[in-house]
Amino acid sequence: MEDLLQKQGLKRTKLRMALLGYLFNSKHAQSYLDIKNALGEQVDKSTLYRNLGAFEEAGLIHRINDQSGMAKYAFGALHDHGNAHAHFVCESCETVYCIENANSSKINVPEGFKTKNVQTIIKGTCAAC
Amino acid sequence: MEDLLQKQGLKRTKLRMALLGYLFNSKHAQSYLDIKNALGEQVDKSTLYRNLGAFEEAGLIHRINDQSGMAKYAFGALHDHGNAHAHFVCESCETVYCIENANSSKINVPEGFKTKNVQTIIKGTCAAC
DNA sequence: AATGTAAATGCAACTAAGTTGCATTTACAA
DNA sequence: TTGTAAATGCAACTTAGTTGCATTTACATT
Repeated sequence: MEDLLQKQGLKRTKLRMALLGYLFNSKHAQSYLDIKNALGEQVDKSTLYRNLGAFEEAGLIHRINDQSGMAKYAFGALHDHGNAHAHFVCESCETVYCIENANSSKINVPEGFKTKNVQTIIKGTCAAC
Repeated sequence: MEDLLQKQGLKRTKLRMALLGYLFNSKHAQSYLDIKNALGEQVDKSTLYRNLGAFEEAGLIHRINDQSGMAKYAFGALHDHGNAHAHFVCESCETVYCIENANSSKINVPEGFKTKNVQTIIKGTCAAC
């Protein structure tokens, strides 16, 4: 687990271990505030944001922008790398679920357009609501 | 054209006519700044945002969140209402294109989940770049 | 184990998108 | 023409996220 950090050339600091572990164990995507509350009030804002950025760049996690104006983060080393990715946003409880096998394969882009990456946001109501 | 405003119970003010006309004539989605530059520096920030909100609520336009952290707006009375909608974001020129017929129909959500609305962001390179 | 150093942290100050409260003005119906 | 609810303009606010910089720490090298 923590080897992931070293493998990416990231030093294994206490915060990074806790952050990666927390996201790994989270069933859903977490916002900055969720994370801060989970890890303890004392964690520094910029350090946390910088680490989220570093993790994302390293491909350890991915960032989801569910139109709420607040990014959410999910562990993503195991997920598809850089290809199609779908997220379900519950309009009632605001939970963001990662949808694994959403065949959003057939997307027709106009002539001359090159698709690199597809992100789908599905809005609706989740099973819990 | 301006009848659209009346039809939605929105008063036909100068700014609203200009705003709706501008978005109608725009080939691509426009950010707040794009709009402000187009309509003139003197337009008021809150008035503009409030009108964008009102138009969106009335279904005249739709808002796109392309992960840039800055919403973009596109005329959308003619588009599909509330159903699947895809947008192509060019990573080079940042232009946001509305993709009309993207059959992202087959999306498998888990048991008990109810899909209401699907927004797809396709990232890549556009024909112009 | 001691040490050098690049990377990571903590803090405070900043940026910028978007919102809110309120007094004034305006579209439009009566 | 007039009454009024809606729209505007302004300033002040909120908040997610960033930046600059001095201090500290992980870890490789000797």
